[in-house]
Amino acid sequence: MNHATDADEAADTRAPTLDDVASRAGVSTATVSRFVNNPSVVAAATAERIRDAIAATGYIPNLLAGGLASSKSKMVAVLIPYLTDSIFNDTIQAMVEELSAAGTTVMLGLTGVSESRTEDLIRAALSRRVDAIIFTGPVTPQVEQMVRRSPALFIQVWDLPEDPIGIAVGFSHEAAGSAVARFVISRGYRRPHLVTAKGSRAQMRRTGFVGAWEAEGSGPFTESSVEVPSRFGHARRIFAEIRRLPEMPDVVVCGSDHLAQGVIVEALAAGLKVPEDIAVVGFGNSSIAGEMRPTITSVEVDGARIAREAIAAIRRKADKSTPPERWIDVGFRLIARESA
Amino acid sequence: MNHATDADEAADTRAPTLDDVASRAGVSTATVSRFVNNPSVVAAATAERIRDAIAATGYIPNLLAGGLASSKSKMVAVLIPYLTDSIFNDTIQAMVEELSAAGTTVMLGLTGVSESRTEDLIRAALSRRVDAIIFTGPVTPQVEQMVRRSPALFIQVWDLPEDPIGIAVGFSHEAAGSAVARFVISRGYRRPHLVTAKGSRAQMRRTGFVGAWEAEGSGPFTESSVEVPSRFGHARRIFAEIRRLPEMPDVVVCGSDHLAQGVIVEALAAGLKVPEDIAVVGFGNSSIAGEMRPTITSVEVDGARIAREAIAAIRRKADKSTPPERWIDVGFRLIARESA
DNA sequence: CTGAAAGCGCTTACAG
DNA sequence: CTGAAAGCGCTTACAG
Repeated sequence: MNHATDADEAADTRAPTLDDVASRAGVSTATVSRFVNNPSVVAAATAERIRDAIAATGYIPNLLAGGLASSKSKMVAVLIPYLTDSIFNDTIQAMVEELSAAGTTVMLGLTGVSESRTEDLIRAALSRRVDAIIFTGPVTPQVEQMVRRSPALFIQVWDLPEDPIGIAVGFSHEAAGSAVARFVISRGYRRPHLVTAKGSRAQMRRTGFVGAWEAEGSGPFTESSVEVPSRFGHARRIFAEIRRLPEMPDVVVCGSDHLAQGVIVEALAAGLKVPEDIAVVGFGNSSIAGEMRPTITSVEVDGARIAREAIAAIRRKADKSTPPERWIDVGFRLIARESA
Repeated sequence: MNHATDADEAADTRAPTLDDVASRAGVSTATVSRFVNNPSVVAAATAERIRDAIAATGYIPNLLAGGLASSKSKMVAVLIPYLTDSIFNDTIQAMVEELSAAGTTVMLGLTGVSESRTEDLIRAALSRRVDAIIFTGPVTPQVEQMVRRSPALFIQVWDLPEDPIGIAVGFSHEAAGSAVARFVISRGYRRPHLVTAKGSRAQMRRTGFVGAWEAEGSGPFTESSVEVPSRFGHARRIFAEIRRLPEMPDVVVCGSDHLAQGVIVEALAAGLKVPEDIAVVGFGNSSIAGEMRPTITSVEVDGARIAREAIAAIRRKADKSTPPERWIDVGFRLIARESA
């Protein structure tokens, strides 16, 4: 327990409250509260006195009390599966930065792949009366029920589910998969090998890829699957599987840039040239995609835009203005680089 | 705004409170509160009735109110510079998981390298009356003052500063640097090239390295520096600098595994063999270190242990039991692999 | 532009 | 083991 050793006020140990500021400034607590939340509504001279009193006391508002009284917590929960090796990393980074800049506190929850952990985190978020929950996983009936009963805005990001509980900000994974297939075809590759993670979205991209591939009547393809989170290190096994194939693929389509990076490293270690002997496509356009040698062809998703749209939706809801649309499609962009 | 469409109770829109549960269970709110916070103190029969009432109403405690009344928020702030490409990633992952498992909510703040952002985040944390702040950056006088006046436990992790404000859980970066130097010497390398990030801890490791290196009278070395956060992509420039050196180094000592990975990729792309032509040492032992080809010699820091020690300190403080020691040294371990 | 006062939903001595 | 009641520190109609 730290004590205020250099308090220039009465040497009490408890934190200064609105009351302390109010009496020091010679105004009511209501006025101080107004000043703190919306400085422009108090007279300039009053504001001046309050500002001084706050500085003198070192007052820091108690948002537990404020949230209880106003039933606005100014807190948003961000729930993602993992922090490490995650394809969401850039999106989450942008999300947390933008939320903080907007004066919102971020509660971070790591769901892993466990449904019970997800439910605990949702419950914790609702206990804090968060203004919104930003969610990236599959929604269980339990979760749906809890969330529907609460006033928190439920924002599913990175994806566009058919029937979002609140709103969804993301893109069509199936369309992204098709786009990759068309790219692969346009470059003249004939024997793709798909590496698909076991998550539902990766499966949707696979569906999109396969649909577009077969629509062109483009012959057979092979595939492997990896556990989530898909990591660099999975590449070793994947590459071994590829080598055992009766016929080598000419392009490996990976579910993440880390995986793509791993496959490239393995291929080079085996003495192959990328893309001449074997091409590689990633997903997510993480920073390494543009920095690897060779640079990695990937699908860019604008994580910062997802973050901004989510935040705009939260704001609109707080303002009680136009109800947000249910789906916000931020699209994606295939970036062709050296690896394919 | 979602409404409870399938409420099996009176169809009011507001969330059920302790009062609702209490009257339904035929007990006082005090008893329900006790049950929620410490089930074992209420009689079994009473507990049963309360449990049913909670289930029937879908009650979720309001921790804003609870925290205000008890002045325990059960929330901990975790403040780190970045989420992406961060050397702390494994530690943070472990930290968040362990805190959540202990029923504590994690407030995440990204400080970047901005002092004003750091101060805003500390202020936000104190506004929420967090039980503890887990911090990884340099402490400004402003931050120190705010923190000293608050009852929150201030935990500096990843490092062992001389005079921690609260407690510190980490290891000696200088000792780690020396250990790397001794390793490099023991392997017979003669011309190291250091790549040091501009952060203070990286500088401490550099100091440790240089001290041990020169103590052995081991000749000259060269060096480069990189911006923080140090990333895979910095390697390209670093490698170009190395190639311009009058004499090639025989080992490159990097400030992070990502950087080491990048240097290896560049070296291989230039037709060099690692470690035969040029060896590489990383730092942090992130998952890629063991998965890269060649696998990367690195310094392991037990992030999960840092997390557990920090959490144990928070618990001890809450229990008002033995005051925690000021420094907890979790050490480090050099892991020799293929790259050096 | 400002104040008096009720109320937000809990916790916790105190008493029994 | 349980209850009545005060109090945590704010916000916000309402009135002026």
